[in-house]
Amino acid sequence: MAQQAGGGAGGGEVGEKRERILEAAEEVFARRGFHGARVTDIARLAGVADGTIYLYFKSKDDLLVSLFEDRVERINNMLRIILASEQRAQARLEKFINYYLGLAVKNPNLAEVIAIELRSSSKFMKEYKNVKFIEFLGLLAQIIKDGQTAGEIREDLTPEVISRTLFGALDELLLGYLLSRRRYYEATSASEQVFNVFWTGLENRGGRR
Amino acid sequence: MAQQAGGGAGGGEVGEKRERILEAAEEVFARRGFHGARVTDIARLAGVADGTIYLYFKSKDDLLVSLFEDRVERINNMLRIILASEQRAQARLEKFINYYLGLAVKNPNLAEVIAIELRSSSKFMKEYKNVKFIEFLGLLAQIIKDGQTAGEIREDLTPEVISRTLFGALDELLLGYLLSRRRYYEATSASEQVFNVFWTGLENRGGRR
Amino acid sequence: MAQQAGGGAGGGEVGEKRERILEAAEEVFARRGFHGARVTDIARLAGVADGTIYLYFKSKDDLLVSLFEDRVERINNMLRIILASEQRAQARLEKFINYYLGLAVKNPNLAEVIAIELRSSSKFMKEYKNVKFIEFLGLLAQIIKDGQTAGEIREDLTPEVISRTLFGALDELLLGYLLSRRRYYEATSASEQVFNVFWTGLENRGGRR
Amino acid sequence: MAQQAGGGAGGGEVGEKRERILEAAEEVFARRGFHGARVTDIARLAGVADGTIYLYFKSKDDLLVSLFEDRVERINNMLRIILASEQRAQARLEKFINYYLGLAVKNPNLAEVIAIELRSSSKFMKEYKNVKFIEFLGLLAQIIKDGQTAGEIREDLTPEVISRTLFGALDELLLGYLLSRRRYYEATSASEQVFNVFWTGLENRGGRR
DNA sequence: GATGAATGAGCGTTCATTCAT
DNA sequence: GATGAATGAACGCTCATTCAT
Repeated sequence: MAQQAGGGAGGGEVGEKRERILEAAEEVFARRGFHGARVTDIARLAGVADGTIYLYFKSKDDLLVSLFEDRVERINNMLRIILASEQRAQARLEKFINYYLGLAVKNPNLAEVIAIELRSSSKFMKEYKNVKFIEFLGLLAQIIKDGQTAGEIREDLTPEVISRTLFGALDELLLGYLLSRRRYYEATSASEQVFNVFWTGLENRGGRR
Repeated sequence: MAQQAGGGAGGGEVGEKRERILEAAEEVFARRGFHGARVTDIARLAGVADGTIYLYFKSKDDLLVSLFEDRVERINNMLRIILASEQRAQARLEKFINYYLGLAVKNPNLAEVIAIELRSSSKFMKEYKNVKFIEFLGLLAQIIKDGQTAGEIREDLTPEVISRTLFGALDELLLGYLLSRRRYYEATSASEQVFNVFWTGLENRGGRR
Repeated sequence: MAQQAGGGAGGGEVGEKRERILEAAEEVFARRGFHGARVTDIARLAGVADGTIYLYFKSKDDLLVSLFEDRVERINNMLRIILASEQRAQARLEKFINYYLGLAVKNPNLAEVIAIELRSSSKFMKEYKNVKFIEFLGLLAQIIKDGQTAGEIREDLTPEVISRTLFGALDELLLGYLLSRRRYYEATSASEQVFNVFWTGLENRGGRR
Repeated sequence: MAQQAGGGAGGGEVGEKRERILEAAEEVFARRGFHGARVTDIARLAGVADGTIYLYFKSKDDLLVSLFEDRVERINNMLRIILASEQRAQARLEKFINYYLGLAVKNPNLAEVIAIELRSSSKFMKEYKNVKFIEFLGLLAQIIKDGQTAGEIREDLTPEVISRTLFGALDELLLGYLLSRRRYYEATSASEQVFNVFWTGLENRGGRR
């Protein structure tokens, strides 16, 4: 309302408050970690009362989970668009890597929450099944599978293992970047190296084609 | 072990209580996570009074940090022995990977604490510089460097980037193993695949030698 | 009833919403107690918005008080009719007892609210003077007084004490019935026993003395 | 310690803190009711920290329940002594009534908590079975039973019904006394009247004997 | 050194009430 | 009149840490 900056058309603030809360949570979780974050801080940053948060989310836990779901879904959607523009596994993999590591710059708060809080969440939040994240890994695995079908990628590799492996590698690089301001991997561009090493490892050399 | 003083009179169990506390912490942290773990639980499991923990550790934070230091040091020592028995980067890398992933079976509690808590600790524990962990990464980087010197590994890769990358990959596999009891990577042996992909990616093909 | 305005145009259901709210409150208070009851629940059950309740009642406290006033007034009106049909204290007392204990069956929700919440209300609701309830006790006291005047009941008893005593006895029986589904007093008909004991105790034996 | 007023022998403060908390709870519950009472107030009045209460009681609910158990047990013990000194039901009943109503003077806080909070507790505190209170009612029922066996009391009355009835009567009188400072029943001594009415009602007239 | 009872700051969550529409 | 989203004060409870013994 008064806070609505968006000019033009007037309406369209449906879910606007929910999104403001998610944005505030993203920032506060990034800054202090899930446990260090106080609901009050998130509320204040979102410009709402504490109680308002509970109109949109069941609990602080649910807020974190919803943040994951929402953001990872966005990432998945973006990735689907990006991947759709390429046919070959090689190019897809490169784009995937660049996009994921690019989060560190484009959305450091989100990157931090994912790299740090996602891990514990799966274990310590009772019965939480991170559907969107499984989808995310599935996208990566699909690249591998398609590449195998197309003869680009070695057949002797398990897509699920490789996607986990690659995700872990990327996530750790992301984290390393975020934590130490030493951009130790920017010089030769870490993402180039990672892509290069992985692709060389995955590539079906001497195969038919 | 090295801390065992053994001394003259009576018990000769200096440091024994400290170790009992660390072992209890390892288990409780693994089971409930750092934040979910209560000092009281650790004390009870260690068979000491709550206050006793504070005779050996400054705080709960310090207990976690000390656990990391202690365990990662052990891992480093073990790795040094293992790596010393091999000359070639290829064999060393293979052993490193096998050893690290083997933790999931040999010491699941520790593996869990490392895979889950190590991440947040570096960010949220005030001024904590995880020396032993840096050493651990250094061991891995050293394998790469030595391999490059020996002409086994491509020169165009930054050892720090590659060691991070590999560590991330391994850590994620470890975590995936620990969380889902689907040993999705045991079938074709995930560690074999990881080693294979990485080595193929790192290997200096057509170099001198 | 008296509040029914009935007026000219439209529905003619003035006060209908108020009554719906009271009925909902009766049920929710009975089920969860005054403190356990949420205004929201009452609103939902009444089929109105939360805010609507505050158009008819000043506060949740006022809602409880109004419920008492309304229901106890109804009871009083009913009792007046019943008592008017009898001349003798003995018969009146018997009808009073039967009517009051009969609430457990005819209107268990109301019975529960009266037996449980009425007690605390008088003490903890600031400056609440339960006029209707005092009237209710007055009806009982009047039976005694009339009986004394008529020589049916011993002169040495204080009507106010006896009415309190009898009310307490009945209320406790009501409560016992409502809480335990053991109808321990239905067998020989508790109400018969109570009437019998009390009447024997009150009766003016051997003439005026 | 410093707070230990008790002179002489030095030791003996076992459970002293628990008892201090119970006493504070008794007073605060009496003054503000269970729901209006804040744990902090009880702690302050008891001279302990908030957390200390939770070393002795599981929750605020448990504190109320424990208070009931403790106090009603005391009452039961006292009653057993009193009743043991009399053989006849008549005298026992009289003493019972006098003792119970005497609580209003000797221990008004306790009387208030019992008269007001005991009622709701049985219904709204999940799975609370008030053993001591059942015992209390049992004592009263036993007087009736014994009286029937001895031929003092009419055989056609159900002890459980009568004991409930009598208890309700007494409790209501207690409450009336506590709430209104009008001692409307002190003039002719309410307890005398109650005893008189009940005894006349219960007495086995014209029976053998 | 070892104990464990005591501490009390801190926080997630609830819910009666308000008020712009 | 009716709505129901928003508010924010209030509070029970936890648990890392201390310290007298």
